[in-house]
Amino acid sequence: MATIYDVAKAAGVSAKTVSRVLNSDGPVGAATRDAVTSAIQALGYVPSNAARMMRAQKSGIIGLITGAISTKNQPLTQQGLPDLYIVQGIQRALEPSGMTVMIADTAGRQDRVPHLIDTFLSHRVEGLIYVAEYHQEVNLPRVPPDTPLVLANCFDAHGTPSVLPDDRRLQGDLVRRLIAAGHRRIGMLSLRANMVAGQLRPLGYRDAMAQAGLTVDPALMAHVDFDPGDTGPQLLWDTIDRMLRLPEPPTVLCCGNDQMAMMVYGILRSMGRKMPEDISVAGFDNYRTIAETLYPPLTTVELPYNAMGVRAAEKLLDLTAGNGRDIREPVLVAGPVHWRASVTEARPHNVVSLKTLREEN
Amino acid sequence: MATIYDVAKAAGVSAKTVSRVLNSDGPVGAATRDAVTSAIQALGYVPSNAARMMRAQKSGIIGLITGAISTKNQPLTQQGLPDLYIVQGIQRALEPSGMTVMIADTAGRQDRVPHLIDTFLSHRVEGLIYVAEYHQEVNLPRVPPDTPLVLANCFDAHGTPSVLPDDRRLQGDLVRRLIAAGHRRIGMLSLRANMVAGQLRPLGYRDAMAQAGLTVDPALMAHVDFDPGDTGPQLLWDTIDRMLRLPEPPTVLCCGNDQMAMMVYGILRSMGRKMPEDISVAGFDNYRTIAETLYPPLTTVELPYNAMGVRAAEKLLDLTAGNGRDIREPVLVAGPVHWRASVTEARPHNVVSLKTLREEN
DNA sequence: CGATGTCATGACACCGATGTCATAGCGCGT
DNA sequence: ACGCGCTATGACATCGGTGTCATGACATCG
Repeated sequence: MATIYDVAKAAGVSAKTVSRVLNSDGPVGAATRDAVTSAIQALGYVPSNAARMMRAQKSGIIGLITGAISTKNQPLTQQGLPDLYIVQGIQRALEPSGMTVMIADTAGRQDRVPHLIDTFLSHRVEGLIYVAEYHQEVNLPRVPPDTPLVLANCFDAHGTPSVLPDDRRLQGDLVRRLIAAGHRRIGMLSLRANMVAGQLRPLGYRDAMAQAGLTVDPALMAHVDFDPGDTGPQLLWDTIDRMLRLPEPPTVLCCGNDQMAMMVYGILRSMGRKMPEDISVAGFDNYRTIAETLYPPLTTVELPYNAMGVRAAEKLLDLTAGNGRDIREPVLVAGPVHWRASVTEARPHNVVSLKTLREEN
Repeated sequence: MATIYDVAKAAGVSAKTVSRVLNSDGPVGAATRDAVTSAIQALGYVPSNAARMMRAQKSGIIGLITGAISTKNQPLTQQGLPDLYIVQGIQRALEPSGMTVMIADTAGRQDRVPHLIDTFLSHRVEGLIYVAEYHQEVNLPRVPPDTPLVLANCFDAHGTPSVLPDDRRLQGDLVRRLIAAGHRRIGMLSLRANMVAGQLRPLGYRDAMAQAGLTVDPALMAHVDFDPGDTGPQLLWDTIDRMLRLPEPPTVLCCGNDQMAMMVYGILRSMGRKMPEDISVAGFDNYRTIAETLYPPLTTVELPYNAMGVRAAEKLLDLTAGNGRDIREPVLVAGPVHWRASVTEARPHNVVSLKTLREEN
């Protein structure tokens, strides 16, 4: 690879002059500039980041630690691949700043994190972002105080700046919308209780019910430790069966995520129930590959992973600029409810829908 | 961040001695070594990669260009997220070599690729891998000849080393297995004909039929330009409807990928057909989130994206080591058929299945 | 006892870019 | 004609490691 000295020699100038052309630094004569630029072209010269960084003491690199890439062939757990969308959001938000993102993968092994951090430090990253696969508490090794760290989709006990999904509000929004659609008996198939989301979302459900003046029937709430291919489907089947045999069965089932909703589709159909005529289903995540492709398309709430990434990156840029170092409150992000055909909607009486017209013919 | 000189001063030795301790280079006295290591600990010193690289003229960085991260919120196309598994395989194969992977994302815009390559060159990457989202031909800007480049899931006209899925063989394997299970009328819902996979897989289908001495009925073969949320579902519905009305309808439908299969499930059910009793369905990709979660679980063939990544990384390491520079043949990779409940299997007559026993009670 | 070899360590140059400072040429006002 | 300011350019040091070579202290051997 050509160096700045090669270019200088080819253009018949000093290295410093080439540097000036590259960085639009001091004044350079027009003829000289042309000679330099054409020499750069001819040699295919690209300045060495390492050398620049030696002088500038700035790497222009942000380190990203995640399990997003490597863990996806593990036996499936409750989550889809949300963390990937977070990474995507981070990339997008970091792009205008000119930072290069270096991604390291835990490969599912938490014990590799210290090593990954050291690798990043050896590259003198200007900041670190740790992305968790699902909303959880983590405990990372200490990083030097002059290297800012932001947690995305997770938090720790030390008050490290973090960006989190507002599970409670999101579930509340969804249930409020269901209530507005006329549903009163709303089943809640939550994620495992030892997951943060499994704790927060039922709270949002209760919020919405309370606001509407409805009482919460414990028989309609369950935590399901589902896992495709394992005993998960059986547990799910049993839980649904129990709810449907209630004197007042639910008219809609809220699922812990869209993947669970996909399984619920299959289970309900194997029970001979039609959706949404017999029973409605709602998901969580707006995992579009599932939500849009399922038949009927799935009503779900968008957990804005992308936005979380953006917010995390913005927070990190703030920190690297020396701002907002004192703000300890986690950033909470929420997203819209996506209303699709899997949930029935009570028709307002004064509106005649197309479907009604068709039925009347 | 502390430098090697800080450590040297703290330990009361020269910088070179610290370097010797770090790299187990020349001989160092035991007492000196201890002093140095504890100074390193105390200062939290991590050697600067940039400085190392200046001398060594080696970056230890592999550049990875992909759309895997950023394109996944685009309107869904035919593919799931295979490229991500490729990235995963690359990471895994590169890890033992001690290389750091730098990932750059096209964000879906092909015109950014030259810029990304320049960024990588400025980091003096020792090799480049370009990962495509689906099997296709690409045309990348030239890279300097001393920086090896490997294409994964794609190929170009210049004979750049590439790793490709063996679509033809994979589809052949699946159809051979279907034939072995007793199926004779096999519907083939291919991907669009302008996709490489849409071309190669029907060839594999024909291979298998020919080997079994079966004739190919053109009425059972179709290319479907499906796209969830668009007119795709209608086209798919129409194509399936047409096939099922044939005098001899298919007993199984092969889908272009698992996502199409998921839509086919919904369509068949809306037609009142039960799976697999009335009709069997097979997918392509073994996209586990779908294949294992669908009800019934989906028979599909594993397109080994992970292995493709591994092979691509290995090939790149070969090239950086100066080996195999002359091999122009693309590497073809294949994977196993995953047999699940979505396809009926003709029972051998001498075996009584559990289901039969239950039915007899 | 002196020559030779090995161990332990340090001085110094170098990698490639860039900040600092110096310098040369030129036009212009007085 | 002289000094001033401005433009255009180059020499040199510097960033943090590491390769090369040198040096001093011992041990070993003839």
